[in-house]
Amino acid sequence: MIDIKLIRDNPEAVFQAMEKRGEGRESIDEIIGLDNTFRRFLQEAEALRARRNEVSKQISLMKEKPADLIAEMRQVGERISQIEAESSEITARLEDKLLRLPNLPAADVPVGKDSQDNIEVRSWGKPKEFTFKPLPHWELGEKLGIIDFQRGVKLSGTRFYVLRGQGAQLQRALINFMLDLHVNAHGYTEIFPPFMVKKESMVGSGNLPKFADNLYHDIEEDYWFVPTAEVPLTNLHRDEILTPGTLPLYYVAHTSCFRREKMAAGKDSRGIKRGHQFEKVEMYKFVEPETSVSELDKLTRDAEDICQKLGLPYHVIQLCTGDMGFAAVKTFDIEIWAAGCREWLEVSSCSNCGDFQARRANIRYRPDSESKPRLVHTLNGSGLALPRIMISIIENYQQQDGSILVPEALHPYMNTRVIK
RNA sequence: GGAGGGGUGACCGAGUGGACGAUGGUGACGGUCUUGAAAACCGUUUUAGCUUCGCGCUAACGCGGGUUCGAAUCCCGCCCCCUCCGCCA
Repeated sequence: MIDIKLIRDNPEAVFQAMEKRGEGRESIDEIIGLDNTFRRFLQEAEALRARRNEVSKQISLMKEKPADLIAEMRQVGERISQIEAESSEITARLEDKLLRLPNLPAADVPVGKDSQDNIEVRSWGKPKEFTFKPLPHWELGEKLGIIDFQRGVKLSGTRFYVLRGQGAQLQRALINFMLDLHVNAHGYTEIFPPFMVKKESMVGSGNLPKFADNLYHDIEEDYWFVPTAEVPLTNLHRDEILTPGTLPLYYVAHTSCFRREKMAAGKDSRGIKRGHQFEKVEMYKFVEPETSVSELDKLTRDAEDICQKLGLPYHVIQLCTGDMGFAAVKTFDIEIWAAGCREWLEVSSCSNCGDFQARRANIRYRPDSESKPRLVHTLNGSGLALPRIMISIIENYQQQDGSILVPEALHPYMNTRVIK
């Protein structure tokens, strides 16, 4: 959520930032209008309440309760409830508009319309040359009996698959490898959060109210299934004031992620690239505002470290204003090479969200014991998404006989050096 | 799911219709004392909104509604925690 004061005091700057994202002016104009109305109501109600408080105090001191004063206050009370009813409707609309407004991009984010305008910032490794035609993972996976698409569909329908034997083990090895690296080498604290959360948590992270159509929702109990561990991690400190010395906080969590992917029906349907349920290791940081720029760089490097240790060629892309996520100030994507399907796959998206989530989730800290609470900055990044690293490993490490070499970094985590 | 008990400031805990943003204690911070520290004593210590920016006004005692001139206090609904019972990996 953007600071309403910023919109109030500097609507033009906000509008220009929104325009870079391809957002219209109407919602901002509407917000300003609602805010003005709300404040008029508020001031009237507060003046009336002040009057009522004062008179009530006087009445309490009198032995004889004067009927005329009480009658007047009864009217004042009625007027107050009238205003409250009207202004609560205004507030709800204002709140909804604010919650649906995306974050302001940082000044140094390249302006652009869509992924065409993203910029490559660096790359590592070279796609491997093969002496034979490398196969896509769906063919290899089926041949090796490590991915079962048909039974996935039987169990749950389209976009579901079953990992079997060394396929399942490979995924588990990767999860452990990544968690260990982030915990032991990068200084993160491991968290195992709930996969179902309440509505407030989804609002805090920015997934609700705007993106309900990509979420699974249990109506009976009103539980929402997390589309990423970013949701529970953001809300770990919701409604808290962190005491001096606690920042920065680095968290890492492995969760299943659930996404309806409704708008992408038919897209990427081959293989395990885009399922309704997938595993992901997520890094998350709560930091002081002054440090979030450099923390984003460190976060991205932590994700890259995984790719390097697994020997997977990648490049780092800076997203342009039009392609960035809702909550982000600035985002770097990491794309790894998949030799079989011959494409660069997005395995990580590392974002600085500034105070956007902190304001929604009311996450503050005190720099020292005397100072006022300030909003923290939050950052998130995949470290990494499992299906796509699996794809890249399967396809890049395949051999002519259809077997797959296990990357050296995973040797301590697997009981075999070759999947066959 | 059923029965009973409870939710008050960073924490503990008082408060059952009016002067209560809320007694007291702990903690934290500042001071006195001390070579220094502890102890003792004194003082300070919520968050947010509006704003004529004046610490002026308003709001917040789990959440939401109601009664009342006035609600932490009374009434209704919901949520959460504890105990017992039931069910269950």
